[in-house]
Amino acid sequence: MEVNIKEIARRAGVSIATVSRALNNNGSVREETRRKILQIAKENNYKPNPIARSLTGKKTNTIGVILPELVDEFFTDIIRGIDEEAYQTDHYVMISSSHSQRNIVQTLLEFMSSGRVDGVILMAPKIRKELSELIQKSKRPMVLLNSCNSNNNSVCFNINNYQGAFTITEHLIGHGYKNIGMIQGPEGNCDADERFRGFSDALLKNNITIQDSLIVSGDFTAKSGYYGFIRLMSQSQKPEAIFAANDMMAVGVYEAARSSNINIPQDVAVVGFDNIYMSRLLTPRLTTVHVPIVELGTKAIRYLLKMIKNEVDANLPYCEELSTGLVIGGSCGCTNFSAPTFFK
Amino acid sequence: MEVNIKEIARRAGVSIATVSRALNNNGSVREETRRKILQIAKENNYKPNPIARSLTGKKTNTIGVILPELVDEFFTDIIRGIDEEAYQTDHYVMISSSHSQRNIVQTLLEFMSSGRVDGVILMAPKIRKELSELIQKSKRPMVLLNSCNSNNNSVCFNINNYQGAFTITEHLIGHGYKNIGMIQGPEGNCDADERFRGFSDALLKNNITIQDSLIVSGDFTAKSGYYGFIRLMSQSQKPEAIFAANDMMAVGVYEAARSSNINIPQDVAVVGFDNIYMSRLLTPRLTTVHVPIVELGTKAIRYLLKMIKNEVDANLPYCEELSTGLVIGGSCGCTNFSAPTFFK
DNA sequence: AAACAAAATGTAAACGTTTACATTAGGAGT
DNA sequence: ACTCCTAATGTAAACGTTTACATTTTGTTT
Repeated sequence: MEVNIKEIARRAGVSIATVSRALNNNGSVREETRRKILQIAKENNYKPNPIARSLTGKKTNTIGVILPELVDEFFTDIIRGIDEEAYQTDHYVMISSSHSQRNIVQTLLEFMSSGRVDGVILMAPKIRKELSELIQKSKRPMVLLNSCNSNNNSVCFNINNYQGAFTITEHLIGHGYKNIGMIQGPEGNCDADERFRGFSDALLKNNITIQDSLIVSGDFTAKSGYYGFIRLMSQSQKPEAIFAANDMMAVGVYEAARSSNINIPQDVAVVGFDNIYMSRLLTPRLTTVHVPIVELGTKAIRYLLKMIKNEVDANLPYCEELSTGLVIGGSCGCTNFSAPTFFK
Repeated sequence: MEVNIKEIARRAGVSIATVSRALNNNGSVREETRRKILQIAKENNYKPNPIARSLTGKKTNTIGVILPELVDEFFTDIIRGIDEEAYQTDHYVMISSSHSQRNIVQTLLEFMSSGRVDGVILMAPKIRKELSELIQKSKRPMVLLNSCNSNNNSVCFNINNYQGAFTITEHLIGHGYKNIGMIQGPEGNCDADERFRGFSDALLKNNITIQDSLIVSGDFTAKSGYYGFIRLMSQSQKPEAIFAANDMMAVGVYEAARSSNINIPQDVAVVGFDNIYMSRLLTPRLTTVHVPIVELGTKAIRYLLKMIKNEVDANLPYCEELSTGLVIGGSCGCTNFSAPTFFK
């Protein structure tokens, strides 16, 4: 039989208010009384009902996490970053993702209006008008991930795609490559746009003219990488190096190179972005950009919790970009590279 | 300003009980009254407070999902299967995974005692005594995934690892291989044990003696696959085919083969288990066992919801195994295989 | 002992909903 | 018009906790 606060109070010979005070260390309770109450609570396995607490205190200690999809290690890394921090702070993580039956807007509306969550972490690579308005109207603290919200009233945490793309492109340039091609990510996708911008600016900074014929579009899938490579290498002017805007497309590039008997990096250098697990399985090991996904999740929830606790003003915009790092394999042409070889 | 049920009642000129009845279609409400109430609720964007509902109704419409880790597409597939079904049935998904700061037992205790979830889906590949006792004492409906709980009082959904391993081993035997090696999964891991059992029984059924020297252990990582292969091929008696107990170990096998200048399948055939995304990137394409992970999640939550709604007796044991399918690549020696080639 | 202040505790109500049971309204039959 | 029954509605309490404010107890000072 479950005991409630009334029963604990009866057994301790005090009022329910005193039990509450003792359990919450809130208000004055004589130490002796407090010890007695805690003892009786323990003997009876009593824990305050979190639902009743939520009703009274208007907080659920739950964070809503809205993801655009749930398909690979990127998403498990994000969830993991969030989950571990949630645990440290006695919070719970409610997950929801877009799928064929539901989109982000519906999910956000649901979370925002329902009182089930104290705040939301929203990953939305594309922000359309409707979503932007919702974010504005949000009455609950919200943190955006990887979002180019042109409205500067929001709080967001992003990977510094620009810097990563800039750096890796400069790395290619450092190898002496001049004809550098790029397989872009999906149009309108924030990450993709920033990676292209970093790529472009690195070329400009090094007085290399951007050649449109060396830029093809992709959609972050291996397949688009495969066909992007085929297109690039079918031209009269071929690139000597290719920046694939994510590693999965680089996987496709490797596959296309293999089936075309083109050697990496001897015939064409290839670099990627993301440092997904698979990239370390490619031969030669892919040179890529490492992105701190787990940390992204961790920082997002930390800031969100600060907003929830009014430790920071939820109406103040805040934006932080997590820097990336180069992981040097052999695919760019480096021979003494720093990335650990796969086995031994 | 948020309106509550009292305000809606006031505006509609009825009692709060009538508003509740109208919104819940519970008890008699004149149709005209009902329409009026729904109209006013809509105009005021009123939704019942789910926390208050939970307190009264003793249900949160939330499912707890406890995972042993959060590392790859296996877990996103499970979550996705659960999430999509949860949405269909107006339920929410609370995620928790084991990590360095927390183990499964703590998490289960937390979910079971706190009233935040109506039921739990627990994935635990190894069930130790403490956990087993907890599962027994569970006062809330629980569904196990991929668990060999020798206690038959539970509800579980598993992949039929035995059947998959049996079938794929028979497939190798069908190719004429007699010296068939295996790289096992982690000791005590339910999936791993069943896969070994299927492998063994297929050999026995086909009058092939199991040779201990052809069995090496691994831990489901690519690295253990790599070293397992090295060991197997360093022996005087080498296998002509290898069953890697999961695809990730098969990836390691491919890598080891490549660095040893051993050809797959000409020198040694290789098959895996899982049909992870990576397996389709290997050349030749890996022959493997497809496991319906999304479906596993879907079925688990469906049954759990039935238990929660008392549509099935939560005290009745139930176990279902989802069958697997063969995905034929070229790694076993098949030349006219059915798996789609990677790109055209 | 009396006065005052601070600590400790209790009472009552709040939070927002659902629902058992009481009461009222409406309809049907005589 | 009266009686009876059912539909519709309302009242009060429940759910389990927190907390504002009232009351009591304790400790200190004069």
